[in-house]
Amino acid sequence: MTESVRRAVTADERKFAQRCARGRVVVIDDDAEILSALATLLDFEGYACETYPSAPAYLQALSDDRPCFPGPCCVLCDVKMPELDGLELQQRLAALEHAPLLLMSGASGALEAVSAFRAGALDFLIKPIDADVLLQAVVKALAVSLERQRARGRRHDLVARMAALTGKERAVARLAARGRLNREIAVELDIALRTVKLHRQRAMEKLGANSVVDLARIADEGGL
Amino acid sequence: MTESVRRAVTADERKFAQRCARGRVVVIDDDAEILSALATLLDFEGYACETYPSAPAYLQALSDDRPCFPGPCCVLCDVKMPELDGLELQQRLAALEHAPLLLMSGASGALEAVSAFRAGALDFLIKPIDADVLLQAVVKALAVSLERQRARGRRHDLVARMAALTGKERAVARLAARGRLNREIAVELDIALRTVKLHRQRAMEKLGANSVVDLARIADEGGL
DNA sequence: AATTCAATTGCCCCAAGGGGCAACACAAGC
DNA sequence: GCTTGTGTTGCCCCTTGGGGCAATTGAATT
Repeated sequence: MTESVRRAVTADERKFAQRCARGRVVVIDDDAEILSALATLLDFEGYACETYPSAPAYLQALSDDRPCFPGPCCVLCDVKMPELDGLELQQRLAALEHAPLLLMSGASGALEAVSAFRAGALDFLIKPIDADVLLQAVVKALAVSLERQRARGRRHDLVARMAALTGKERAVARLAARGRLNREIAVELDIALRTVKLHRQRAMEKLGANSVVDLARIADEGGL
Repeated sequence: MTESVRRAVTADERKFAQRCARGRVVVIDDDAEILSALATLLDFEGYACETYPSAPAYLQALSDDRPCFPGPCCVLCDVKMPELDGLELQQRLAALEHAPLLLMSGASGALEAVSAFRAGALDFLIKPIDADVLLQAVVKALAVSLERQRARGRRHDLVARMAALTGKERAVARLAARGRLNREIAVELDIALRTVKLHRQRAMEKLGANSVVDLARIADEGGL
């Protein structure tokens, strides 16, 4: 019996974990039918799907829903909506370094599509939307999202570690990462050779670098 | 008099150099009027402009014109043309890692624009084309071209230098660039420590690296 | 077979990096 | 004033990297 309970729980958990890993798609459209149709499709395909009837509703949810979704995420949004235009939403989201955006529109002209791409939309889907085209776009968008999240995570981590450095340590690490010799660093910063070694050692361990090469990579990625 | 001759020559040269530095724009359109109008505008703005009445004509010129243009370059091409479609040209050029492409079209639907962007076009201009929009797109395209050329140049250079390495030298350089100590490398490759030092030294000078850090960067960029 | 050339290796020396230990200076707090 | 803690420095030792010199080996050439 414990067995069956455990099974039920793990099955649920697994399903949830799978959806998280696959990613979340936020769908925004003022047409309820389309909204539910897209939700059904995406849900069936194993994505964690969230729907909103308008852009403001999503922005509202954004400020509340602080428990951040663990996994890649993209937004699929209709262009023509009464309250807030898809292109306007795009601008607001871009300001937040937000998830990649897919726009969709029925029977629209080239201008809308061009505007969307220029503003950084990942794709522009023309209604009626073909399921394969949609899913392909979602896959790509989530891949981009994942990559961005990873990059941001790495960068965040590095910045945090760099913040633990004192000024001198950072200066020494910077020069060391540029390939300068300890003696050169000592002259340049006008401190004793032994001090350079100390700061260098401290910086290396604070940054988690095992070799000069590691230090160089960290300095590169962390912006010195 | 020598003075005046020299002045005349340098003025010409300077003009040519300026155009090269600004970049070249290849314009392709089957409408002769549009072609000349665009050429006039671009020429006036200081770009080195080249025009072709059809995509095949440009492809033909591509195979002949081997004296490669020294500077950034982009292609501005009409979508609707009798012989070879702009989108088809796009595919062919993409296969050649060619210059960035700007497509233009009159009164076309969203589908064309979307296809263009999906296939990697940098922008899509809708006729009638606004001069400012066009010039802005050209500036961006040439900037992209310049960046690509630089990256390609660096990579080419590095690949050439890497090609000068012997097998062992490359292996040693690879491990050294990963931060391994000489002794570890010796064990891993089953050679004497002194030999590792030799190969390392040779590799460093062949690659033009002054320090381990340089070596690491070169290995990173040159795909090691 | 003799020679030549490149690759590999050992031996040795020097410079640079890593780091322990102790002294010194200086500011903050008792 | 004294203590404490932090930052800096000098001294010394060991390891590692850099490199000159010569011997060895093995293959290619004459």
